[in-house]
Amino acid sequence: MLLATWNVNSVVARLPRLLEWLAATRPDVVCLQETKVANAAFPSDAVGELGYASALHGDGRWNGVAILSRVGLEAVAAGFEGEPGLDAVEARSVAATCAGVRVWTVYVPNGRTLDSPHYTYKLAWLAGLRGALAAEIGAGHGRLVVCGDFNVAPTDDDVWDPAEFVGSTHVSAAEREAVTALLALGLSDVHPRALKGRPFTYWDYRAGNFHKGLGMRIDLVLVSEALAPRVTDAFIDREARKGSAPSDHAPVVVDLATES
DNA sequence: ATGTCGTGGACGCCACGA
Repeated sequence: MLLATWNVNSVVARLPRLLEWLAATRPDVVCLQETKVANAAFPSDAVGELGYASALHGDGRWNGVAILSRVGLEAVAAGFEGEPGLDAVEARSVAATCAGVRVWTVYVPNGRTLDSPHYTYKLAWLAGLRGALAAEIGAGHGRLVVCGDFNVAPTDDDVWDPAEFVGSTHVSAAEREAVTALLALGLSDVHPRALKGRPFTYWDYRAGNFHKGLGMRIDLVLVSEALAPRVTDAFIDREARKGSAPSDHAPVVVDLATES
């Protein structure tokens, strides 16, 4: 199974790039974040023409996640039990079973600044996710993938210059501990290959950061113990960050040997 | 240079979020 995760920063604005990428890469399952559309406005027909069924969880203007699959899409669950909200619960996770693999995709709150209520919300959301995943694992889903935009760089190696991030979100001890707590459920952080430069997945649009290599690895693919030995390849498709009207994130692609 | 995007409201720009 070829599985990908990609924060597209608006599926409507990105549709030409998404369709081109799907046709070229042909992943079996694609997890999208920041779709920024209500379910009724999602381009289900366009991806359907390429053979993908869609599991959608959209809000409208902000957030929004989706799973596209051409190998089946069952037991779809939008959000999770006990999910925290800020003013309201937002569209930040969707799960589905695709060819025997339980796939969760998440768009973790950004947090903004360490003194913001959005930061407290981010930590609460990650704690809530941990509880929901613990329940899922307890229910016996051996083959589990949790992927998406975590808005956390797990280590100092995951940012271009740790000194630039002192006092910022995405690198704080509490955020990193929240990710470590997810890994403690028996999940492994798959480290994708960089096709060039360092293995980052996100580069700010501003200041030519992509071309300067000033990125971060905040898009993660976590796999359960049953799947970890089955990862045969993983890479970041930086080509998708180049060219005309790209997202500010690149897709992470993971090849899983799930046939047996 | 905080140098860019995307969305949507009421526009031909601004506010907001990332």
